[in-house]
Amino acid sequence: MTGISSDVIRGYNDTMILFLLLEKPSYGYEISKQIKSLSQEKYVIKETTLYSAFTRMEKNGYIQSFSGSDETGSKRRTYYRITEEGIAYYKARCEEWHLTKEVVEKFILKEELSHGNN
Amino acid sequence: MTGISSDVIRGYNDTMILFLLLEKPSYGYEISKQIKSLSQEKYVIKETTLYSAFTRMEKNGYIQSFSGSDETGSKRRTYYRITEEGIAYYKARCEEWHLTKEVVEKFILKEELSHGNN
DNA sequence: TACATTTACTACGTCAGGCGTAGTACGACA
DNA sequence: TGTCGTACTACGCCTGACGTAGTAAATGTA
Repeated sequence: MTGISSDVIRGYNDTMILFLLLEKPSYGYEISKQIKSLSQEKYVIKETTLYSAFTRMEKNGYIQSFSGSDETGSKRRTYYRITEEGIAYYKARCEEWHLTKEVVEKFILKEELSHGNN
Repeated sequence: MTGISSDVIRGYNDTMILFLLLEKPSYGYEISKQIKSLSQEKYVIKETTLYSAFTRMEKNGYIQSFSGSDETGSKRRTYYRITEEGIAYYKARCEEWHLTKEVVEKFILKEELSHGNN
């Protein structure tokens, strides 16, 4: 297995980003590190995917950007915070996830196909 | 909730179709009815999505088409059967699903956000 | 102090799957 | 006779993911 394909993860990137922004405002590089570690290295979001998600979600009003820097005052970066609309959107995505999971699982075999014990 | 978005279901349509073809060869209309009923009306595949999936999967060698008709001999239709490659592909998709589920769930809150009990 | 690496992005273009719209054709049913 | 259900095909658009490339400041390293 090579990992998670883009067709499968499509639609969940936004959810993952918003989940992390629920906790605190953050920025690209930090988010990408957190996705990697929280998924136990099982999923690494591509930079372009991440930044285009930021742009899209800001345009849709789910997040707001602001300029910030680290404690030392150096390293200017663009931070994002989640909005009320973003929270609502995140909740809708979670509900959709539960529904999707319920549906998809009906089409997934748990048994080993190769053993023919069915 | 409006249902399952195309971005979220993307990547699972093939899996659902192949699952049904594992049981027996079938054709477009029947598959679509089965997806609808098996998902308890929660997901209805679009015709164009279904038929383009057939074309794509046949090109990739996961399914094979053959001409058939119903018991009465009328109603000609194109049936599809799953190939060995299709079974392998289906199994890979199932494994990917388990992995995806594991990853996505880490980004889904079970608690109610609105009650702030966190 | 020179150079590589890490951090933190932006720009541009391509690709694939899903889907809207439309149309065809045949059989059943009323 | 006309509508509905069945069983597709054709065409083209849209969106999110992603490959490639480039920029630039900060940080680590020899």
